[in-house]
Amino acid sequence: MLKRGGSPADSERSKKKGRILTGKAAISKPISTDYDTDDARIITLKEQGFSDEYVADKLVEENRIRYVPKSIGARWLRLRKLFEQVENERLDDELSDWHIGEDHHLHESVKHAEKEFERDLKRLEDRKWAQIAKLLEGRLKRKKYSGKACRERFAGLTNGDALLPIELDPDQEGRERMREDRIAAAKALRAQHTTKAQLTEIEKQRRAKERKAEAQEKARISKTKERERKAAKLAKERVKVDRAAARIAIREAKKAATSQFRLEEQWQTDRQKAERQIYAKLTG
DNA sequence: GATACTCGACAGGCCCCAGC
DNA sequence: GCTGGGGCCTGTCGAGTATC
Repeated sequence: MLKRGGSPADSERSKKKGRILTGKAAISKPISTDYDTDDARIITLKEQGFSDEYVADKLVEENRIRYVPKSIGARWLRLRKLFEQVENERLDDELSDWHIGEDHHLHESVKHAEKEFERDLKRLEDRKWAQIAKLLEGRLKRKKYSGKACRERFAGLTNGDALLPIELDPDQEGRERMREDRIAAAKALRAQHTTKAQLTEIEKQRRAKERKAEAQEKARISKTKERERKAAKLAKERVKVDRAAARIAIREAKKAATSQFRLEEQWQTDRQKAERQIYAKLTG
């Protein structure tokens, strides 16, 4: 798979307005496996994953052919197709032997391709009948039948079970009833589809509401937890502060007690000293 | 939403061939 | 030999689609 984008940022075109008209004017050149150096340069750059624009600029820069980017893309596409064709021819010529396990891959590839083919075919069929309805509209000078109606009518005509044109049917009442039944059935089917679509929409809205409620609940729980975490942290910090204050108070109390004790001790010493002096005076 | 790619349509050039 | 018509190939463009 080729890389997308190439190097648009490196493109001269992306840096300037318009391109410098150097290089050689583009000429009609056949696509061939025996390509020239200009094509060789395109192949090299595209295989490296550069964008068409970058390749176009590069060719001009190298004084080669002055292609517009889209021509580079188209030319690269045609070259690839030619190479693929040549490669397939070579493989067919060689008719190489199949190996163990490859049949399984072949079956898987066939299954995958058939699935895609069926899808494309259905799309193509729808387009075909839409175009038929349009052509019929042109012939009848007014729009009367859808692509689906055209398809069903044609199938009926092919199988031989199509109803007679209404003007030729002898049972006009029966046809009228059939018409009414058909309209009623189509209405009922459309109503059924509408109901189904409405139910799907209701279910979608219900799920969206549910998801929103879940998200809100999650947000609420998350907020509560966050608040709790913050409160716990605050409490922890408060305890820490209180403990520190208590420690300081104890330290201060101890300090005060020690100071008081020393004062008292000093007072006792001074008193004993004074008493001894008085006693000495009295006794001589 | 931007960018790149793919596809179909169209114009122009070239070649072939029949008719003169 | 010249001319006109038809077919094929190429480059370009616009629109749609895929991919990032």
